Amino acid sequence: MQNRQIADIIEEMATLMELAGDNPFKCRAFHNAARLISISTGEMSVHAEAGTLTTLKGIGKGLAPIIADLALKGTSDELSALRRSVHPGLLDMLKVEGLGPKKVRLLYEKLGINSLDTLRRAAEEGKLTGLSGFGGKSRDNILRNLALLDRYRDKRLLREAETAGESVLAAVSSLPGVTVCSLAGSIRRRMSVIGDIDVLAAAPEKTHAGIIAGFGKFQDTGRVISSGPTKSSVMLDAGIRCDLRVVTPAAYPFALQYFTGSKAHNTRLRTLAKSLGWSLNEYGFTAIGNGGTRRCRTEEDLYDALGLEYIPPELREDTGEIEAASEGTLPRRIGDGELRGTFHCHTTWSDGRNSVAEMASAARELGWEYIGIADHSKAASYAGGLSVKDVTRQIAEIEELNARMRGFRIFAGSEVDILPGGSLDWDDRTLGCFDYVVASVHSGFRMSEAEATQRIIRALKHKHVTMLGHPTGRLLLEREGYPVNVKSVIDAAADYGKIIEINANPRRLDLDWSHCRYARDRGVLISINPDAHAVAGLRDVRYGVGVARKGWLEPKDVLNTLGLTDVTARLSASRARAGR
DNA sequence: GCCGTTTTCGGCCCGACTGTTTTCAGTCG
Repeated sequence: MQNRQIADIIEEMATLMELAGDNPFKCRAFHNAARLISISTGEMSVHAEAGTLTTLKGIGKGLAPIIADLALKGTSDELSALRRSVHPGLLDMLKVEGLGPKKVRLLYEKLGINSLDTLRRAAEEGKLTGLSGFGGKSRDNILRNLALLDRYRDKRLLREAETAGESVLAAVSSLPGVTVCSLAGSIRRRMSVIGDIDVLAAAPEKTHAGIIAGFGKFQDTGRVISSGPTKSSVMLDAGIRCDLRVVTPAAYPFALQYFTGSKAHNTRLRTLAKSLGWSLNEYGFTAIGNGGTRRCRTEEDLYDALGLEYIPPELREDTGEIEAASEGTLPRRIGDGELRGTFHCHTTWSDGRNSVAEMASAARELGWEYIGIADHSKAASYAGGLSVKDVTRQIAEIEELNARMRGFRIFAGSEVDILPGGSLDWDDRTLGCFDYVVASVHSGFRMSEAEATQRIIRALKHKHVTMLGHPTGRLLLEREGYPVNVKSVIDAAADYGKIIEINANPRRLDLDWSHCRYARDRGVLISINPDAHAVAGLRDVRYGVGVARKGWLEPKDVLNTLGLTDVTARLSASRARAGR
C-alpha cells in the first residue's frame, strides 16, 4: 500500500477513535502520524521491510506495527476492529459543521442516529430537543448546515478563492479604522485547493465592532455564519466561506503569523516558544512566570525572536522548515520576476485561441526572453492535434518570426501524446524537427499503477523527449488523474536526464508541491509551464512559481530561470545527445 | 500513542465563539 492510502487509513482510524471516545492524545498521535506519512518522501513499505518505521519522529511502537501491516499486507486488525466498533455513518455526520465527535456519539447512543438522513429526519421531527446540549438553535443549525453540505461541499481552486479573497480584502481595507489587512490561511501558503478564505485586519480596538458589522454587509456576503466582537464568518455568494479577524495593530504580526498557519507549523512554533520561556498566541509573546511581553513589529521580528530565519508562508507546513530556519539553510526563494521565459504554450495551430505571433508578443510584454510553443500531436484530435504537414508549416512560421526579432526567441516544440503502450505519437523523424519535446498522457486513463508508470517511464527514456508534461494528469476538484507512481517517474527522469514540468494551470498544479523536493534531491530539473491556451494564460506561471516555492525549489532547480543564452545552450545540448 | 540534555512518567498549543448544562463543554481553526 502506498503512503497516501496509508495516511488516509490512519486518519480514518484517528477519527474513529475520537468517535469511540478514546484518549484524545492517542487520537492526536494518529492524526499527526497520518500527516507525517502523507508528506513523507520515503515509502512506508520500505521502512516496514527494513524495520525502521520507529526512526520516524511521531511513529512509535504502537503505530509501527499497524503501519507495517497496512504497507505490506494492505490490512490491519486494529483497523478492522475499529470499523466494526463504530458505525460508518457517523463519519458522514462529522461533516456537518458544529457537530464534533462528542455530539455525534451522543446522537448515536441516545437516539440511534447514524446517517445524514436519519439526522435530518430527527431534527425535522423535533427529536433533538431535550437531548443534553441540544436546544432550538442547535436544531436550526444542523438543518441549515445539512443543506450547506449539499450545496457547498466542494473546495475551491486557489485562483477562484484568491480572486474572491482579494475582492473582500479591498472592501475590508476601506472600512473605517483599518490600518492594514491581508489574506492569510491556505491562500497565503499557496495551497492548491482552498477550503475557506481568511482575512486579517488591524485596527484600533474602538473600531472593531464597526468593522465586523461592515463585513457582514458586503455586497458579496450571502449569509453571516457567526459573528463576535473580533471575529466573523460569512458565506460569500460565490459559495465559499470567508473568515475575518480584527486585531489591534500591535497584535497584527502575531495574528498574521497565526492565521497563516499551517496548524502543524504553529503548534511547532508554540512548542519552540515554550522551550524558550515564552507563551505564544495570536496576540503576542508572554513570558512564562513573570507575564512580561515582547513586542514585534513584523512577522520577521517574530521568527527572529525564536532564533529562526524568516520562514516564507509557502514553507509553513512543518516539513522541516523550522529546523532549516534555525540552521539558516532555508531554500533561496524564487523571485516573482525571476522567470525569463516558459515552455508548453498552445496556439491556434491546435486548441489555443491566439496565434504564435500573439503569444510571442504577449510573452515579450511580460519581460520574457523566450517562449516555447508546444501544440498537440496528431492523436489529440479532440484538441486539434497537428498533422506532419502542419508541423513543417508551423516550424517555418516560427523561423520567420524569429528572423524578425532581436533579443527574443520562439522555440518550436511539440506536446506529443504518450500513447497507451508508452510509444510516442510522432515518428522519430518528426520528433527530430523540434527544438524540444514535451511528452504528455491525454488518453487511456484507466490503467493500473504499474501500467501507467511504465508507460510514462518508457516515454521518458525516448531520446527525443525533453520533458514530461503534467505528470499525473489530475484536474483538481474534478478528476484524480492516472494512478502513476510519481517517485518512480522522478527516478526515471533522473536516470535519463529529463526535465519534469510543473504545469502551472490552476486546475492542474501538477507536479504537486509535495513531490518537488524529491525531484530536486534526485537532481531533476523542473520547468514551470503555464499550459497556456491564450495570452492571458501566460500569467498562470505565478501559480507554478508558488508550487515551486512551496516545494523548496530554488532558482537553480528551475529551467526557465535561465536566460535565453543558457536555455538555448541547454536545449542544443540535449538535441545533440539525441543525435538531432 | 509519542516523546525525552528536567528521559520511563507526565505532559501533549491556545483562544474565540456558540449554545445552553447558569459556569462551561464542545467545536473550530
